[in-house]
Amino acid sequence: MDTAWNRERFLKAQEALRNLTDSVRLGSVQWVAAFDVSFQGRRGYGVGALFDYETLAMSECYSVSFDAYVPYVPTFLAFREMPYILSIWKRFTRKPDLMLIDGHGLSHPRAMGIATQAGLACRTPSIGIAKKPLFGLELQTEEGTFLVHPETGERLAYVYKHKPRFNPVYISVGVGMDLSTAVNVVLKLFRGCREPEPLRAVHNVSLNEGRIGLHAV
DNA sequence: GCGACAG
DNA sequence: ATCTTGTCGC
Repeated sequence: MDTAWNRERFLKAQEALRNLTDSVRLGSVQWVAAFDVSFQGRRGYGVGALFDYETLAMSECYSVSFDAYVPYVPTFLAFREMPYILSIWKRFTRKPDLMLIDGHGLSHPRAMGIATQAGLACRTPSIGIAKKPLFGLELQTEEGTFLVHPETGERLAYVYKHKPRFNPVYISVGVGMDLSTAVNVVLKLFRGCREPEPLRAVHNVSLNEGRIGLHAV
């Protein structure tokens, strides 16, 4: 089975994808998709929704549920959660201009976090929003705090607190733009909470799907 | 060898 | 991510 866990194969897959990151470029943004997956044991509940970038009005929302094919292994999150995202992607009647993913993009040991892999798979610009660091050194500068590459010093993620008392989120490029663009785009999606509103919305739905068994239509 | 390690 | 009770604070 090609979905089975195999470290060597997954490593090679991630390395091969590095050659495709120029195939996607961000244009004007009207429709933003956000995705999240929650689990109860092996059972995964994936939710994805489409939002108007300016008003944040939700225009479509879908959920899927099936058993995960592989366990969670750090730096290989995409192989566990992407099947849910792709399954939802097919159901959108309009394709998003931008995808928001719960997790890292380029701030990953092989620059291939789930936001990057999902953006490439859907050939759509993407941004990763993570709640914990994964890779890189935290560095404070005049322009803010970043996760930087340990060897090259390249800025991999912006460490952002929407309010001073909040724990930060780590904003990284998935694919199709530079970091400053990703940050500018994402900062307009916050509405007073730790996370941007589209991700907060789908996260809440996926928790409900798993715990109460509601059904999105 | 040991610890760290998105969701 | 999920398991899991009470508890401190606005």
